[in-house]
Amino acid sequence: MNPEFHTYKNPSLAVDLVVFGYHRQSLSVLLLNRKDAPFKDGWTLPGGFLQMEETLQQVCNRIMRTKIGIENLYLEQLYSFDAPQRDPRGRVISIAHYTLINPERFEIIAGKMANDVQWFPVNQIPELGFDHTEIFRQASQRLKSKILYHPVGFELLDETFTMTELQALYECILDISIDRRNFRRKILDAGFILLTGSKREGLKNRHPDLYKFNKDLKQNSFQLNISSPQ
Amino acid sequence: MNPEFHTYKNPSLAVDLVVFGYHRQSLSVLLLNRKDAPFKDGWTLPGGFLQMEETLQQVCNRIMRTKIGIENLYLEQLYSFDAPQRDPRGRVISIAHYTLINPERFEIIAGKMANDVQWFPVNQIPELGFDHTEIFRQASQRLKSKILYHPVGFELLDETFTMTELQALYECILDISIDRRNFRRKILDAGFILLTGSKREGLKNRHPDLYKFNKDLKQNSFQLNISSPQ
DNA sequence: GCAAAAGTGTTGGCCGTACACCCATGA
DNA sequence: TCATGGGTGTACGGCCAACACTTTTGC
Repeated sequence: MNPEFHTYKNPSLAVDLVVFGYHRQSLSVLLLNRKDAPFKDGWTLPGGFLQMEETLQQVCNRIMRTKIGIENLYLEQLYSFDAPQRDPRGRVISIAHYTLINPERFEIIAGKMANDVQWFPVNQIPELGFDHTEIFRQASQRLKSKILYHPVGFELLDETFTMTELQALYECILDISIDRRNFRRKILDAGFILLTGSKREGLKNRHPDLYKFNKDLKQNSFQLNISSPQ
Repeated sequence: MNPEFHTYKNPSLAVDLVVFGYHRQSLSVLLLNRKDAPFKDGWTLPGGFLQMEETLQQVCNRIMRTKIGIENLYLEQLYSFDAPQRDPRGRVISIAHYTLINPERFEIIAGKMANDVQWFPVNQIPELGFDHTEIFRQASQRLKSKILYHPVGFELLDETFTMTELQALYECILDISIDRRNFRRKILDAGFILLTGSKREGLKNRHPDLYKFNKDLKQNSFQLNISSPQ
């Protein structure tokens, strides 16, 4: 082994997670209430330190498993945050990621952690510890641009969904309103959803078509050109 | 300090740099010929380990200063590479960055390093050590998308430049050909370059206008919609 | 005057926005 | 049959790709 190797101390390596959940037409983020200093009793993003043999993906899954009880998520690396004073305990570099989950598919652990973990709507995020407010801000921005060229809804919606439900997701993430008829055309042109043939029953009005994501899609990228009316 | 803190060994943290240079209408990348194992006598991206008190930007500047003799660059964080076996010497996580320089503004160090550092045109990159081929590939991709919404040319061209020179840069980075007249209109509409009033002299044909980048630009983002003819 | 490159203008087609109309359902 | 939301179609306008013409320079 190279003699230069591992002879000086390294900064610690951590991962912080922005966990987006979509539920009842509202986009939320999972926050952790800290029981220890620093930022005791304050809210932060869930996170953890990287062990020697772990990959980044494995750390993310471990954090989700132990703190929230789920794993195997859609995961995207966001950015590395390296300000020397970002953690008052010492030098920690954090490689932030974000994930998308459908809260209805999982029960957020109801045990000892129940009071420590909470969903916050993205427009009601409290002041966060460390530099996590900035991390959250960047994750929101990334998600907004990602949804325009990648079928993000896969992870956030149920197996089947109506066009209106899909539109509500886009309006929520992009924080704009979209013309119903133009949205339909653009999404269908993009080609990543398919008609299932069945319809959603039990509504007051006309039963809308149910769609599903096209999992066999070759080209997983497109260019949506979505804009607000007026 | 938290007792949990720093009690386990951390992976090493490194930075690898994709240094893009534009010279004589050709886009190149700076590669390093390794004198030591692993990959002795092979080509790799310049890189280095993060010291305890350094920021990522400082590491990048240190690498550039010691290996190439310049610093204070346009710098953008690319991605973190974490495959456990990516470095045969041990566990190293690399936070890759890319930079843009105008080779004419600097003299690449001519001293002891002269034989170790070399420009390679982007379409003639040899097999690289570690996972650097993948890092290079991602950097190229990022640059291609970045140039469509950010005035990248700042760093790669001279203080003043002609419209044709700017177009050649775009054609080179995007690897397409662009209609001369449509390119002019789009770039001018984007609003990030200004007429200097002077013209480039000494050419065989009509002397073209010289432009400069608008450094006082408030809105530093736009949306270029550049496409190949036919 | 000629060749070559640079500056300026024009047009036709396509796409995206805006908007209208009918359909299905529950009460 | 009425209210409400869902499915489908259309037309106008703006923008962009394609292309033509003039201007300037060296020889």
